[in-house]
Amino acid sequence: MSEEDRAAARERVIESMEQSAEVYGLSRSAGRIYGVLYFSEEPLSIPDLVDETGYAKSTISNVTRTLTRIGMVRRRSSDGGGRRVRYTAVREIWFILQDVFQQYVQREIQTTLRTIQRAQAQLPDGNEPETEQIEELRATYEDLEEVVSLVSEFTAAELRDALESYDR
Amino acid sequence: MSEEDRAAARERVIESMEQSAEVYGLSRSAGRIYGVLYFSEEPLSIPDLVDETGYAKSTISNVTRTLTRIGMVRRRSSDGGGRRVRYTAVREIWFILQDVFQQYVQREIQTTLRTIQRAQAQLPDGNEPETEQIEELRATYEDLEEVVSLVSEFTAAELRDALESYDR
DNA sequence: CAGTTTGTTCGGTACGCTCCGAATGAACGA
DNA sequence: TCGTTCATTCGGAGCGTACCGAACAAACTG
Repeated sequence: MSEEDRAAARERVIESMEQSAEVYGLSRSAGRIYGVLYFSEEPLSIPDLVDETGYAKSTISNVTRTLTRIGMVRRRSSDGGGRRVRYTAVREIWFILQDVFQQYVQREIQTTLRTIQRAQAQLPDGNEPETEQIEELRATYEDLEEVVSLVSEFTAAELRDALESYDR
Repeated sequence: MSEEDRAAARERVIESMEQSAEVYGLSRSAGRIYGVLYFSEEPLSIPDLVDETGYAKSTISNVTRTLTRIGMVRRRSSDGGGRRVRYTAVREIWFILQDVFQQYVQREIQTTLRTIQRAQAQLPDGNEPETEQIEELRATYEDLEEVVSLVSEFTAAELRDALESYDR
């Protein structure tokens, strides 16, 4: 009975992770696999994950690779010298979000900013409308670049504190 | 010659907006349409946008609707009482990002947090592993919720200042 | 050395999304 | 009233992605 409750609670949270995964540009399977690993105390092998999730072996193989690449999961390779690969979830959600932030948002902002700067350098600085608009864009993106680069140095609690205690 | 340069600069930035649109879950057409509107001084009608972008009328119609819905574009309906709808870009990128943040990230975090809280309430607070893991999840998501809700009250420059001046 | 288990890769299918063109529906001007 | 110009909607083509099953490669087990 208690075990059933725990399983139900796990399942709810895992379903929520499936949804979150979609929001962050991952597949539902990635969300579920991460969720199962999140609640598992021991590392799980690919066959284990096949049993737990019902996905095909190939799907597990592919998804675990991308999860490993983006740092949501760790390969605990060859525990006792065995060939069996085993995975654990990285449970620090904040670190994961920071990584996603760096790899997607920060990168995107940097390339955009560079494009804007190049376009601006090429423009004669007369007072055509473009000049002013691009200048405004550049200013915003410079603030943004600084903000996202700073965010990646904070913990969630620090960030919260910094914003709460800031007095305008 | 100067006009060509300006056109080239515009085109570069617009291409960059196409890419950014994809990163933020929009279509390339949405990025281009927004970009054309961004650099246009007068509001543009759908036929105007067809000419400027080369997209089909139906595409423009659909995309402008979603851009309007998420607040990147404004419908300046019926200027002289005419039936012609005209669009302008909302140029304050920071406001747009805040809206996206609110509509996607904040909403996602809130529903996740609520799921976690419900799962936690249902669990007997023994010391099973699930209890602790869900508790940790909840703490992180509560910080996150507070952070994103605060972010939507700051300007980009304020945010930058708050993070730069925070002393740990 | 077979036979088994494990992990990756490859081709294929199903589904959703983007965009187009055509049809439909309104409003305007003669 | 009729033709024209706009805007929306609908069906469909093209394309990328998620996932599956099968084939394959590599390592352990007897």
